[in-house]
Amino acid sequence: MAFQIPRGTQDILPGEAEKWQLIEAKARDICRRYNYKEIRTPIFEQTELFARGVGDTTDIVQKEMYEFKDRGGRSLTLRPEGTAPVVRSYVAEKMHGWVEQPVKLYYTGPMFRYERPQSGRMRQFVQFGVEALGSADPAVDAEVMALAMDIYKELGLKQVCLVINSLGDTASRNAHREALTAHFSPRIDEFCEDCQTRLHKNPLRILDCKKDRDHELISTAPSILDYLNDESVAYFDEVKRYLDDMAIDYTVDSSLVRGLDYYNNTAFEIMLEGEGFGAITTLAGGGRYNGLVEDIGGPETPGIGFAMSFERLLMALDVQGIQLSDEAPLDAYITAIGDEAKAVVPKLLHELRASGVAADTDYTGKKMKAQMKAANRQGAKIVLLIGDEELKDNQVTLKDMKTGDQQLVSLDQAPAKTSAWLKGE
RNA sequence: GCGGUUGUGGCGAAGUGGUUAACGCACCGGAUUGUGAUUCCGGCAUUCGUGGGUUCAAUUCCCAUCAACCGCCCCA
Repeated sequence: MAFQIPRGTQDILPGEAEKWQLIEAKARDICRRYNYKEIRTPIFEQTELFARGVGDTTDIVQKEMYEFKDRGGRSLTLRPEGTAPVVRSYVAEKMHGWVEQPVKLYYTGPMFRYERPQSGRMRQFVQFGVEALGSADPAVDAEVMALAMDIYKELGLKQVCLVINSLGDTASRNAHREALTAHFSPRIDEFCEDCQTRLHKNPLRILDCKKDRDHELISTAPSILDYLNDESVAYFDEVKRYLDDMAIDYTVDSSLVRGLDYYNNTAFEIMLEGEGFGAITTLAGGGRYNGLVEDIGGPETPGIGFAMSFERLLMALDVQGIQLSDEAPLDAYITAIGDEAKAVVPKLLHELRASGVAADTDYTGKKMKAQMKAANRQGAKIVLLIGDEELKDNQVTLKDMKTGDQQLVSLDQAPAKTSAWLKGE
């Protein structure tokens, strides 16, 4: 029996891989314009980094970690997200000492979470994300959101919606948390089991519960926005003002809660409006994490970032009928009949390729007719035909597949002639 | 971790408790010797996800297992 691909993973085959190249290129180009530089961190890290950085109470750490022991007995984990590793690197490489702050970074690569695969959710999936470390300027929050939105916009995606919220600073959050606990405690038995646990662990999450979403206490729950202190309010206002200035539409949703523990102040999500791809509507998520660098052992450093899923981006483009196909058809195809003709093919091919022509030939012993079909199938614009006739005079027949025009040229001149034809004579 | 649906050749898709498992697409070969369309002819699953059981007999019945898809939880 053949080997099966591991659950929740996928092969990205030719035809599909080109789309990935395109969206990656788009993301990189936008990062270049925003002056974010690429960082590449390892695929796995010490388990403790994620436990500490992502948060012990999160689902990611509690049940989704791809954790393993290496031969030295160390506990390692395949990265479930990109922020903690980047922050680890920021601290370890002492980027806080760099002249230019904030340090503006982007990354892309596979992330791993052990969960049941379904639409828009894989065990290995690719995220693209940016992190700006070392500035608490609300303009950076707005910049990061603008960058994310630009990627969707420039790819032509419609109905993309930016949802923002402020979770407040630590003081605001604590005050809100107490209010929530007081609000739900008297009637918590009316809620689902998960919510009863959430009440003590993280009452904020109750607001996000799908089962109890219609409960009256959800709609009457105290809003974080009412508990923001003056500083947090002013910060949030500035972020919104910058978004307004840039004419970036957004909606404020006070129930927006990000799943990771490290967020404070700004939180945002980018959603796709309208149905079409199952239960998943979140394309990207991010926020500010001013305490994270310290938690991971670095100096007090503010930071903000987001991550988006390329799988979901591709799905969204697909449901909206946006074609990214970047098929690269063949320029030239050599058909050769007979052993002697075949013997001159490698050299000719090599010369064609060296001159920039995408060229191929048949390696399966097909007959003339079948070789022509193959050339046609692969979109070859020119066929170079070599048989006994041509060979005895050291010639090759060039055929323009579109017009059907043919011409005999010498073997030596074939590459130059092919290039010329491809350029339109 | 839980629930639903599904699993037949490269792809799509019929089918039955019992001699050679439809069909379509794709692919390969041929229709006089070296040329891409169309047409015509021919070829293409000792096998029905895997393992076990029931049976004289299973791809069709039962059990288990694996996987896929969708949903819940949660998220990107």
